[in-house]
Amino acid sequence: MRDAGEKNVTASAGRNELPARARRKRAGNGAARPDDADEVGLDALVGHAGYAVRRFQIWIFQDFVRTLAAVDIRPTQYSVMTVIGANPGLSQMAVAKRLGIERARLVHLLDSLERRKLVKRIKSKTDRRSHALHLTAQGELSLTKFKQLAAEHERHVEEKIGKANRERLLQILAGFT
Amino acid sequence: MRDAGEKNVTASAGRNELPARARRKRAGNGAARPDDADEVGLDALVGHAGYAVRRFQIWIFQDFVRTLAAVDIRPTQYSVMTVIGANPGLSQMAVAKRLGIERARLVHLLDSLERRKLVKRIKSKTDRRSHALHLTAQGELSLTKFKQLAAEHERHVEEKIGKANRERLLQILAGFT
DNA sequence: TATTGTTATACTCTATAACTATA
DNA sequence: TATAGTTATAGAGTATAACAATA
Repeated sequence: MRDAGEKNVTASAGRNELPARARRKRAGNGAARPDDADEVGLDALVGHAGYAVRRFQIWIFQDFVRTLAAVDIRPTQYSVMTVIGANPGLSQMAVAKRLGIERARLVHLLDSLERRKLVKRIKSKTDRRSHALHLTAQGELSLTKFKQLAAEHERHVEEKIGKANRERLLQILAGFT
Repeated sequence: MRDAGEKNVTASAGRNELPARARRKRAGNGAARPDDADEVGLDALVGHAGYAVRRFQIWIFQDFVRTLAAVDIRPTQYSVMTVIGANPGLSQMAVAKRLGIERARLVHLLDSLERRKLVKRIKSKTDRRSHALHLTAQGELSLTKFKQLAAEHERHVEEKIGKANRERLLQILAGFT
Protein backbone atom coordinates (compact mmCIF):
# COMPACT_ATOMS: atom_id res chain seq x y z
CA MET A 1 0.00 0.00 0.00
CA ARG A 2 2.73 2.45 0.99
CA ASP A 3 4.83 1.83 -2.09
CA ALA A 4 2.08 1.76 -4.67
CA GLY A 5 1.58 4.49 -7.23
CA GLU A 6 4.99 6.10 -6.76
CA LYS A 7 5.64 6.41 -10.49
CA ASN A 8 2.75 8.69 -11.31
CA VAL A 9 4.72 11.63 -9.93
CA THR A 10 6.45 11.91 -13.28
CA ALA A 11 4.14 9.95 -15.55
CA SER A 12 1.18 11.50 -17.33
CA ALA A 13 -2.03 10.64 -15.55
CA GLY A 14 -5.32 9.95 -17.25
CA ARG A 15 -7.24 13.18 -16.74
CA ASN A 16 -4.65 15.56 -18.13
CA GLU A 17 -3.18 13.29 -20.79
CA LEU A 18 -2.63 15.02 -24.12
CA PRO A 19 -6.01 14.61 -25.87
CA ALA A 20 -6.12 12.29 -28.86
CA ARG A 21 -7.47 15.15 -30.94
CA ALA A 22 -4.40 17.30 -30.37
CA ARG A 23 -2.10 14.39 -31.00
CA ARG A 24 -3.82 13.71 -34.29
CA LYS A 25 -3.55 17.33 -35.34
CA ARG A 26 0.20 17.35 -34.99
CA ALA A 27 0.77 13.82 -36.27
CA GLY A 28 0.27 14.36 -40.00
CA ASN A 29 1.36 17.97 -40.19
CA GLY A 30 4.43 19.51 -38.61
CA ALA A 31 3.00 23.00 -38.76
CA ALA A 32 -0.35 22.46 -37.01
CA ARG A 33 -0.19 23.18 -33.28
CA PRO A 34 -2.76 23.22 -30.53
CA ASP A 35 -3.99 26.75 -30.06
CA ASP A 36 -6.49 26.06 -27.31
CA ALA A 37 -5.01 25.81 -23.84
CA ASP A 38 -7.06 22.73 -22.99
CA GLU A 39 -5.44 20.78 -25.80
CA VAL A 40 -1.99 21.23 -24.27
CA GLY A 41 -0.87 18.39 -22.02
CA LEU A 42 0.81 19.10 -18.70
CA ASP A 43 2.74 15.82 -18.47
CA ALA A 44 4.62 15.56 -15.16
CA LEU A 45 3.10 18.76 -13.77
CA VAL A 46 -0.15 16.90 -13.16
CA GLY A 47 1.49 14.94 -10.36
CA HIS A 48 3.10 17.92 -8.64
CA ALA A 49 1.36 19.32 -5.60
CA GLY A 50 3.36 22.53 -5.92
CA TYR A 51 1.96 23.28 -9.35
CA ALA A 52 -1.66 22.84 -8.26
CA VAL A 53 -1.03 24.82 -5.09
CA ARG A 54 0.56 27.69 -6.99
CA ARG A 55 -2.34 27.92 -9.46
CA PHE A 56 -4.85 27.78 -6.61
CA GLN A 57 -2.97 30.39 -4.64
CA ILE A 58 -3.02 32.77 -7.60
CA TRP A 59 -6.77 32.32 -7.94
CA ILE A 60 -7.44 32.76 -4.24
CA PHE A 61 -5.28 35.89 -3.92
CA GLN A 62 -6.93 37.44 -6.95
CA ASP A 63 -10.35 36.79 -5.47
CA PHE A 64 -9.24 38.25 -2.13
CA VAL A 65 -7.89 41.40 -3.80
CA ARG A 66 -11.05 41.72 -5.89
CA THR A 67 -13.37 41.21 -2.92
CA LEU A 68 -11.49 43.75 -0.78
CA ALA A 69 -10.78 46.18 -3.63
CA ALA A 70 -13.31 48.70 -2.28
CA VAL A 71 -11.28 49.05 0.93
CA ASP A 72 -7.91 48.76 -0.86
CA ILE A 73 -6.49 46.03 1.37
CA ARG A 74 -4.23 43.26 0.13
CA PRO A 75 -3.73 39.85 1.75
CA THR A 76 -0.48 40.76 3.50
CA GLN A 77 -1.89 44.02 4.86
CA TYR A 78 -4.90 42.11 6.13
CA SER A 79 -2.72 39.53 7.87
CA VAL A 80 -0.61 42.22 9.55
CA MET A 81 -3.64 44.14 10.83
CA THR A 82 -5.33 40.96 12.04
CA VAL A 83 -2.29 39.88 14.05
CA ILE A 84 -1.79 43.34 15.56
CA GLY A 85 -5.49 43.52 16.40
CA ALA A 86 -5.33 40.18 18.20
CA ASN A 87 -2.01 40.96 19.92
CA PRO A 88 -1.79 44.68 20.66
CA GLY A 89 1.63 45.92 21.72
CA LEU A 90 3.54 43.42 19.60
CA SER A 91 6.98 44.43 18.30
CA GLN A 92 7.77 44.52 14.59
CA MET A 93 10.11 41.57 14.95
CA ALA A 94 7.37 39.50 16.59
CA VAL A 95 4.89 40.27 13.81
CA ALA A 96 7.48 39.57 11.12
CA LYS A 97 8.44 36.24 12.69
CA ARG A 98 4.86 35.14 13.21
CA LEU A 99 3.79 35.87 9.64
CA GLY A 100 7.03 34.87 7.94
CA ILE A 101 7.56 38.35 6.53
CA GLU A 102 11.03 39.89 6.29
CA ARG A 103 11.41 42.59 8.91
CA ALA A 104 12.74 44.93 6.22
CA ARG A 105 9.57 44.45 4.23
CA LEU A 106 7.34 44.92 7.26
CA VAL A 107 8.78 48.42 7.68
CA HIS A 108 7.25 49.49 4.36
CA LEU A 109 3.97 47.70 5.04
CA LEU A 110 3.65 49.53 8.37
CA ASP A 111 4.64 52.85 6.81
CA SER A 112 1.73 52.47 4.43
CA LEU A 113 -0.76 51.40 7.11
CA GLU A 114 0.43 54.19 9.41
CA ARG A 115 -0.01 56.79 6.65
CA ARG A 116 -3.59 55.57 6.33
CA LYS A 117 -4.09 55.98 10.10
CA LEU A 118 -4.94 52.30 10.55
CA VAL A 119 -1.92 51.36 12.68
CA LYS A 120 0.36 53.28 15.03
CA ARG A 121 3.89 52.64 16.28
CA ILE A 122 4.41 53.53 19.95
CA LYS A 123 7.93 53.69 21.39
CA SER A 124 8.44 50.96 23.95
CA LYS A 125 9.46 52.13 27.41
CA THR A 126 11.14 48.87 28.36
CA ASP A 127 13.20 48.46 25.19
CA ARG A 128 13.82 51.73 23.43
CA ARG A 129 14.93 49.97 20.25
CA SER A 130 11.49 48.52 19.61
CA HIS A 131 8.02 49.75 18.76
CA ALA A 132 4.75 48.55 20.26
CA LEU A 133 2.23 48.14 17.46
CA HIS A 134 -1.43 49.03 17.91
CA LEU A 135 -4.45 49.57 15.73
CA THR A 136 -5.86 53.08 15.83
CA ALA A 137 -9.52 53.53 16.72
CA GLN A 138 -10.18 53.87 13.02
CA GLY A 139 -8.03 50.80 12.43
CA GLU A 140 -10.18 48.73 14.80
CA LEU A 141 -13.31 49.90 13.05
CA SER A 142 -11.89 49.30 9.58
CA LEU A 143 -10.63 45.83 10.50
CA THR A 144 -14.18 44.80 11.40
CA LYS A 145 -15.24 45.73 7.90
CA PHE A 146 -12.19 44.00 6.37
CA LYS A 147 -13.06 40.81 8.22
CA GLN A 148 -16.60 40.88 6.87
CA LEU A 149 -15.28 41.19 3.32
CA ALA A 150 -12.65 38.51 3.96
CA ALA A 151 -15.44 36.20 5.14
CA GLU A 152 -17.25 36.93 1.89
CA HIS A 153 -14.09 35.99 0.01
CA GLU A 154 -13.94 32.79 2.03
CA ARG A 155 -17.44 31.95 0.85
CA HIS A 156 -16.22 32.33 -2.73
CA VAL A 157 -13.56 29.72 -1.95
CA GLU A 158 -16.26 27.46 -0.57
CA GLU A 159 -18.33 27.88 -3.72
CA LYS A 160 -15.30 27.13 -5.86
CA ILE A 161 -13.98 23.95 -4.21
CA GLY A 162 -16.85 22.91 -1.95
CA LYS A 163 -17.42 23.30 1.76
CA ALA A 164 -16.03 19.90 2.74
CA ASN A 165 -12.93 20.29 0.55
CA ARG A 166 -12.19 23.72 1.98
CA GLU A 167 -12.32 22.33 5.49
CA ARG A 168 -10.17 19.34 4.56
CA LEU A 169 -7.66 21.73 3.01
CA LEU A 170 -7.46 23.76 6.22
CA GLN A 171 -6.88 20.55 8.17
CA ILE A 172 -4.15 19.31 5.84
CA LEU A 173 -2.32 22.64 5.87
CA ALA A 174 -2.88 23.55 9.54
CA GLY A 175 0.76 22.83 10.34
CA PHE A 176 2.00 25.61 8.05
CA THR A 177 0.20 28.48 9.73
CA MET B 1 -25.56 21.02 8.13
CA ARG B 2 -24.90 23.39 5.24
CA ASP B 3 -25.32 26.52 7.35
CA ALA B 4 -23.48 25.38 10.45
CA GLY B 5 -20.10 26.74 11.47
CA GLU B 6 -20.19 29.79 9.22
CA LYS B 7 -19.00 32.13 11.94
CA ASN B 8 -15.65 30.49 12.51
CA VAL B 9 -14.32 32.16 9.41
CA THR B 10 -13.70 35.26 11.48
CA ALA B 11 -13.72 33.86 15.00
CA SER B 12 -10.65 32.39 16.67
CA ALA B 13 -10.73 28.61 16.51
CA GLY B 14 -9.49 26.33 19.26
CA ARG B 15 -6.11 25.17 18.02
CA ASN B 16 -4.65 28.57 17.26
CA GLU B 17 -6.38 30.52 19.99
CA LEU B 18 -4.09 32.94 21.81
CA PRO B 19 -2.54 30.78 24.53
CA ALA B 20 -3.66 31.50 28.07
CA ARG B 21 -0.02 31.99 29.04
CA ALA B 22 0.44 34.86 26.63
CA ARG B 23 -2.85 36.42 27.62
CA ARG B 24 -1.82 36.31 31.26
CA LYS B 25 1.54 37.87 30.50
CA ARG B 26 -0.01 40.94 28.94
CA ALA B 27 -2.94 41.24 31.31
CA GLY B 28 -1.18 42.59 34.37
CA ASN B 29 1.65 44.43 32.62
CA GLY B 30 1.35 46.74 29.66
CA ALA B 31 5.01 46.40 28.73
CA ALA B 32 5.35 42.61 28.57
CA ARG B 33 4.84 41.25 25.08
CA PRO B 34 5.05 37.78 23.57
CA ASP B 35 8.47 37.34 22.02
CA ASP B 36 8.05 33.76 20.84
CA ALA B 37 6.17 33.37 17.59
CA ASP B 38 4.06 30.54 18.92
CA GLU B 39 2.61 32.77 21.62
CA VAL B 40 1.17 35.13 19.04
CA GLY B 41 -2.43 34.41 18.07
CA LEU B 42 -3.53 34.50 14.45
CA ASP B 43 -7.19 35.29 15.13
CA ALA B 44 -9.21 35.34 11.90
CA LEU B 45 -6.29 34.12 9.78
CA VAL B 46 -6.81 30.62 11.17
CA GLY B 47 -10.04 30.31 9.20
CA HIS B 48 -8.65 31.58 5.91
CA ALA B 49 -7.73 29.01 3.29
CA GLY B 50 -5.65 31.61 1.48
CA TYR B 51 -3.34 32.14 4.42
CA ALA B 52 -2.64 28.42 4.88
CA VAL B 53 -2.21 27.96 1.14
CA ARG B 54 0.24 30.86 0.91
CA ARG B 55 2.38 29.55 3.78
CA PHE B 56 2.35 26.05 2.28
CA GLN B 57 3.21 27.36 -1.16
CA ILE B 58 6.23 29.21 0.23
CA TRP B 59 7.45 26.03 1.92
CA ILE B 60 6.89 23.87 -1.14
CA PHE B 61 8.63 26.29 -3.52
CA GLN B 62 11.60 26.60 -1.18
CA ASP B 63 11.93 22.83 -1.03
CA PHE B 64 11.66 22.59 -4.82
CA VAL B 65 14.36 25.23 -5.32
CA ARG B 66 16.58 23.54 -2.72
CA THR B 67 16.09 20.08 -4.21
CA LEU B 68 16.84 21.29 -7.75
CA ALA B 69 19.58 23.74 -6.73
CA ALA B 70 22.30 21.52 -8.20
CA VAL B 71 20.74 21.89 -11.66
CA ASP B 72 19.74 25.54 -11.11
CA ILE B 73 16.12 25.11 -12.17
CA ARG B 74 13.26 27.00 -10.57
CA PRO B 75 9.59 25.90 -10.52
CA THR B 76 8.52 28.12 -13.42
CA GLN B 77 11.44 27.02 -15.59
CA TYR B 78 10.58 23.42 -14.84
CA SER B 79 6.93 23.93 -15.79
CA VAL B 80 7.88 25.60 -19.07
CA MET B 81 10.31 22.83 -20.06
CA THR B 82 7.86 20.11 -19.08
CA VAL B 83 5.07 21.57 -21.22
CA ILE B 84 7.36 22.11 -24.21
CA GLY B 85 8.71 18.58 -23.82
CA ALA B 86 5.20 17.15 -23.84
CA ASN B 87 3.99 19.41 -26.67
CA PRO B 88 6.86 20.13 -29.06
CA GLY B 89 6.21 22.87 -31.59
CA LEU B 90 4.00 24.91 -29.30
CA SER B 91 3.91 28.69 -29.75
CA GLN B 92 4.90 31.06 -26.95
CA MET B 93 1.31 32.25 -26.64
CA ALA B 94 0.08 28.68 -26.20
CA VAL B 95 2.62 27.96 -23.46
CA ALA B 96 1.87 31.25 -21.72
CA LYS B 97 -1.88 30.61 -21.80
CA ARG B 98 -1.58 27.04 -20.61
CA LEU B 99 0.63 27.90 -17.63
CA GLY B 100 -0.97 31.23 -16.79
CA ILE B 101 2.29 33.11 -17.37
CA GLU B 102 2.31 36.58 -18.93
CA ARG B 103 3.66 36.35 -22.46
CA ALA B 104 6.00 39.23 -21.69
CA ARG B 105 7.49 37.25 -18.84
CA LEU B 106 7.79 34.07 -20.91
CA VAL B 107 10.08 35.95 -23.30
CA HIS B 108 12.71 36.34 -20.55
CA LEU B 109 12.23 32.80 -19.27
CA LEU B 110 12.85 31.45 -22.77
CA ASP B 111 15.82 33.78 -23.32
CA SER B 112 17.42 32.24 -20.25
CA LEU B 113 16.60 28.65 -21.21
CA GLU B 114 17.78 29.27 -24.77
CA ARG B 115 21.09 30.72 -23.55
CA ARG B 116 21.56 27.50 -21.59
CA LYS B 117 20.89 25.47 -24.75
CA LEU B 118 17.91 23.71 -23.17
CA VAL B 119 15.22 25.13 -25.45
CA LYS B 120 15.19 26.47 -29.01
CA ARG B 121 12.88 28.82 -30.86
CA ILE B 122 12.24 27.83 -34.48
CA LYS B 123 10.52 30.25 -36.84
CA SER B 124 7.16 28.93 -37.92
CA LYS B 125 6.67 28.57 -41.66
CA THR B 126 2.90 28.87 -41.55
CA ASP B 127 2.78 31.99 -39.36
CA ARG B 128 5.93 34.03 -39.53
CA ARG B 129 5.00 35.98 -36.42
CA SER B 130 5.27 32.96 -34.17
CA HIS B 131 7.94 30.60 -32.89
CA ALA B 132 7.71 26.83 -32.57
CA LEU B 133 9.27 25.82 -29.27
CA HIS B 134 11.34 22.68 -28.90
CA LEU B 135 13.70 21.17 -26.37
CA THR B 136 17.25 20.71 -27.62
CA ALA B 137 18.79 17.25 -27.41
CA GLN B 138 20.54 18.43 -24.27
CA GLY B 139 17.25 19.85 -23.04
CA GLU B 140 15.57 16.46 -23.39
CA LEU B 141 18.38 14.82 -21.48
CA SER B 142 18.42 17.47 -18.77
CA LEU B 143 14.65 17.36 -18.35
CA THR B 144 14.88 13.67 -17.50
CA LYS B 145 17.24 14.56 -14.66
CA PHE B 146 15.03 17.49 -13.58
CA LYS B 147 12.02 15.15 -13.40
CA GLN B 148 13.94 12.75 -11.17
CA LEU B 149 14.82 15.58 -8.78
CA ALA B 150 11.28 16.93 -8.93
CA ALA B 151 10.01 13.47 -7.95
CA GLU B 152 12.41 13.58 -5.01
CA HIS B 153 10.95 16.94 -4.01
CA GLU B 154 7.49 15.41 -4.28
CA ARG B 155 8.55 12.74 -1.81
CA HIS B 156 9.53 15.53 0.61
CA VAL B 157 5.98 16.86 0.31
CA GLU B 158 4.68 13.41 1.04
CA GLU B 159 6.87 13.16 4.13
CA LYS B 160 5.70 16.58 5.27
CA ILE B 161 1.91 16.23 4.95
CA GLY B 162 1.45 12.50 4.48
CA LYS B 163 0.83 10.41 1.39
CA ALA B 164 -2.96 10.39 1.69
CA ASN B 165 -3.16 14.12 2.35
CA ARG B 166 -0.97 14.89 -0.64
CA GLU B 167 -3.23 12.84 -2.90
CA ARG B 168 -6.35 14.44 -1.44
CA LEU B 169 -4.80 17.85 -2.04
CA LEU B 170 -4.18 17.02 -5.71
CA GLN B 171 -7.78 15.89 -6.04
CA ILE B 172 -9.20 19.02 -4.40
CA LEU B 173 -7.09 21.35 -6.54
CA ALA B 174 -7.25 19.40 -9.81
CA GLY B 175 -9.58 22.01 -11.30
CA PHE B 176 -6.96 24.75 -11.09
CA THR B 177 -4.32 23.09 -13.24
C1' DT C 1 28.42 41.51 20.94
C1' DA C 2 23.64 40.96 19.71
C1' DT C 3 19.14 42.83 18.50
C1' DT C 4 15.49 46.34 16.61
C1' DG C 5 14.25 49.07 13.24
C1' DT C 6 15.75 51.10 9.07
C1' DT C 7 17.70 51.84 4.37
C1' DA C 8 19.36 49.98 0.25
C1' DT C 9 20.11 46.63 -3.50
C1' DA C 10 18.98 42.75 -6.47
C1' DC C 11 16.13 39.39 -8.32
C1' DT C 12 11.43 37.04 -9.07
C1' DC C 13 6.83 37.62 -10.31
C1' DT C 14 2.50 40.11 -11.74
C1' DA C 15 0.26 43.61 -14.46
C1' DT C 16 0.33 46.95 -18.09
C1' DA C 17 1.30 49.57 -22.14
C1' DA C 18 3.40 50.25 -26.38
C1' DC C 19 6.12 48.90 -30.35
C1' DT C 20 7.30 45.67 -34.73
C1' DA C 21 6.28 42.51 -37.93
C1' DT C 22 3.34 40.03 -39.54
C1' DA C 23 -1.62 38.13 -40.47
C1' DT D 1 -7.81 45.46 -37.41
C1' DA D 2 -5.97 41.87 -34.78
C1' DT D 3 -2.26 38.77 -33.13
C1' DA D 4 2.80 37.02 -31.80
C1' DG D 5 6.68 38.33 -29.94
C1' DT D 6 9.30 41.93 -27.80
C1' DT D 7 10.65 45.83 -24.82
C1' DA D 8 9.84 48.72 -20.97
C1' DT D 9 7.95 50.19 -16.58
C1' DA D 10 5.79 49.84 -12.00
C1' DG D 11 4.55 47.49 -7.95
C1' DA D 12 4.53 43.28 -4.80
C1' DG D 13 7.24 40.00 -2.69
C1' DT D 14 11.72 37.56 -1.39
C1' DA D 15 16.52 37.61 0.04
C1' DT D 16 20.51 40.04 1.56
C1' DA D 17 23.66 43.27 3.57
C1' DA D 18 24.79 47.14 6.19
C1' DC D 19 23.97 50.92 9.45
C1' DA D 20 22.41 53.60 13.94
C1' DA D 21 20.53 53.26 18.33
C1' DT D 22 20.09 50.48 22.06
C1' DA D 23 20.49 46.28 24.85
